[in-house]
Amino acid sequence: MTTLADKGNLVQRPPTMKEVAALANVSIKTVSRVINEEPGVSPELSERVLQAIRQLGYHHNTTASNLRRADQRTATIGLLLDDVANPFSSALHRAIEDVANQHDTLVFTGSSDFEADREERMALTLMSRRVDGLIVMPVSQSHIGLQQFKQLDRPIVFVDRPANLYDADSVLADNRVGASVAVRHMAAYGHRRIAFLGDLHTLWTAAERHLGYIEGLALTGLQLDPALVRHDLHSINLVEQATIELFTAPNPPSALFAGQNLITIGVIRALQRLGLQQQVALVGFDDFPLADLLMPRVSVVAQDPALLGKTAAERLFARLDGERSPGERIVIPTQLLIRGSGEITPSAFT
Amino acid sequence: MTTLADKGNLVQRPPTMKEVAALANVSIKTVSRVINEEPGVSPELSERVLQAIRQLGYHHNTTASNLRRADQRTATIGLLLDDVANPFSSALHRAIEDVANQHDTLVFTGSSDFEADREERMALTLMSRRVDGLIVMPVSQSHIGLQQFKQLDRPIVFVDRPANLYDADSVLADNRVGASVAVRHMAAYGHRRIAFLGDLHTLWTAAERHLGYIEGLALTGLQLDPALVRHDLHSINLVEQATIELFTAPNPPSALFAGQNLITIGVIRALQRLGLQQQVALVGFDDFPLADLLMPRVSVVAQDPALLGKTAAERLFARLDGERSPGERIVIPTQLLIRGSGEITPSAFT
DNA sequence: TTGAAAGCGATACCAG
DNA sequence: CTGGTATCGCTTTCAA
Repeated sequence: MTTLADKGNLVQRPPTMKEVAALANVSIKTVSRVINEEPGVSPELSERVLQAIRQLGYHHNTTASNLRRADQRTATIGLLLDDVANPFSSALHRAIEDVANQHDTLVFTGSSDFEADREERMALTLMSRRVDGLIVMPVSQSHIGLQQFKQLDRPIVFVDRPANLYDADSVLADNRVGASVAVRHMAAYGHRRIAFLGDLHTLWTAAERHLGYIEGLALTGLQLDPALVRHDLHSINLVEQATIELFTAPNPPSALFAGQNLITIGVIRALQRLGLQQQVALVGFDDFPLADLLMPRVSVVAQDPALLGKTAAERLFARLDGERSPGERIVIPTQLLIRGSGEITPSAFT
Repeated sequence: MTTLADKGNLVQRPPTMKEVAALANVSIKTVSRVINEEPGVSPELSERVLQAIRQLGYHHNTTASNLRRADQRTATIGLLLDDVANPFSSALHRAIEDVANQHDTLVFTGSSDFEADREERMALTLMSRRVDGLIVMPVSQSHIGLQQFKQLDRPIVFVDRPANLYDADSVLADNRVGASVAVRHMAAYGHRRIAFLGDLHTLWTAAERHLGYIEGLALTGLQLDPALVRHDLHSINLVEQATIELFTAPNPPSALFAGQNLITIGVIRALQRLGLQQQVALVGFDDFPLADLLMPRVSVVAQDPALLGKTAAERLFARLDGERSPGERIVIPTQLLIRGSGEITPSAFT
């Protein structure tokens, strides 16, 4: 192993195939055959090579190997999430990691923080790394970075939100139906004034859930009151403020539909502050840990992030295996989990 | 762009420097100079090259570039976590991602699931990718894979748990003091029978917190009762069962110290089942979302995962920048958050 | 200021 | 079965 001196450089240069070949007294090509388990190497040579590999502590250089390989693959994929620390994103991440593992593929993950230019920067970086494909929770409307990636004919699968640009697969939760079910559920308990609290209206999921809310009201013959609809609640403070405003205004709602899990939590915080948590019905979209330990236990429309992630990853690897059908939308159903908060009746509210 | 036909291969071959050079009618070295912003290229040539790059949609191949570069760096690091979907791990992850970004470095992340052979397999895979360094929540005692990595003289930083093998940096929370503080806090409220519920005793953090528990008892003059100490509660079921056993046995505790956040949650679930949540004092180690929304609100010893991650990443990059001092343990303090559950007095318990 | 040639660590192709 | 040589896409070295 050669030693470099420069500060900032890695000091040791790992052993190479050439060195293994020299030690085993065979050609480098034979070493390559042994390592790649290609047939047709005599047992004695093979053993000599393996011996040399152990002796030198040789480890195959996947990077160099991939450079020369004919299939042009790097056995890496990129994953662009809202934020790796967000529970929904990280559940997706884990499911994708597991599928990637089965395909001997490594995952580069990045957080977009809902910023289009972060998304673009990450996409370009991943393109420079020549990742084989991308799984993305898309942010931007223009998808500049993603477009360039797609031009290389590498597959992209969108997850949680669809892309609005080109033909690609999207794996989505059934936002609209889920929201509609939530609203109808509370209506069935006698609520006539059901408020909507939603995330940034520019987010596709927020918009869909809002449509589901409207649909749910329509299906139960309830009238939409614009005063009960609040959008763009992208921070906990905005949520709390909006909730409090709803209950200090005249003619308050008796039930709430919270369009996202952080919103649900903000709503609960506000209701606790107002002392109304046992009197106002609440169904949240997206489950969250401990929802069943709060009092009242929180009814939610649960998504299945692990299944979303698994499905997206499997779709991506299918594409990488040559699947050429047109891009499609795969919709994963949601499930209403009845726990208590959504079953509070209007009579509790005076 | 050449087109390959094979199923399973990526179809398009991205444009190369050579093609850019041909189009711009310059040497490939000149293209390289432009891309790497090396000085000494005439403005006209430079412009011609940039023009060709745009025209072809060229993107630099970082992988090939790194292969030839003298510093032997790949601008990637590996991150081995318990589970990317676990909130503590994912908070670490996010902090590390941010530091890596500042160093134009990409992160390969993997989940060990507390399994030594997964850890080893991941370490070897990452070695094959020639990552520049590793940040690891260590699992195994032998660290076979990590040892081999370290033999290449690439830095490893341990986070949350130290390594027991060789000289390397570790970034740790102050588990012992945190646990001791928790016990003394409840003792100060008059508790004399404080139980310990801990994770796998083979985990360093669990052992440290247990030591802190013992220390806390000793400092307050309380006697250690082995019947109140439960180890290896690595699943929610085990936690609930252990909790219930504690309260069905004669002479139950009036206060509980839960040694990990999933344990805390299991304990709460069990206490709710027993109807004891308002009567038994509880302090958990490690904060969790919604701890302040439960009733009673849950007092915890909070770690600072973001700071742990940031510190670990900065340490790793310092090593990569040539820092050669001996490996050290960096300890991040914990903080007792008083919210209610830890301040229940023994008189509540009859 | 520019470019030709060698080489990074491996695989592909074709002889023997 | 085994090995030589060209090549992957880029940087390095050195000469023009």
